Amino acid sequence: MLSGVPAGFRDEVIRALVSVGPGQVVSYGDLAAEAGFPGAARGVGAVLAASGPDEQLCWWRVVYADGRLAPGHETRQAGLLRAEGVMVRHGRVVGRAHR
DNA sequence: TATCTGACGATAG
DNA sequence: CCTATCGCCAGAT
Repeated sequence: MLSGVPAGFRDEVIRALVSVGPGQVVSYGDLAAEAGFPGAARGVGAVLAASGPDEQLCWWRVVYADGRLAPGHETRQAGLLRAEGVMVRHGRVVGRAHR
């Protein structure tokens, strides 16, 4: 089991993430809430960190509540986001990206 | 049972 | 605007 990840949390998070379309971004906290576990934002991070390339998850659409990008993945994430039309400046999403 | 860990979040300075 | 802290949640040791 992943640490910090409630049982059943993983599937719910993935489900919610799949509903996020191109050009959209959500915060870890938002996903946790949508998954039914408000407050477990760190759990979302754990899930994404543990997910493999074959999971086909749009992890790059997940950012911090203040728009910051995932630590250690800023470059790639910024590229993918900008490719979808999301404005990124200095390692953080610009505009109403948060929520 | 106590402590540590982390792709988090909100606040204070 | 930036760093420093503290609070959070639950599994792992």
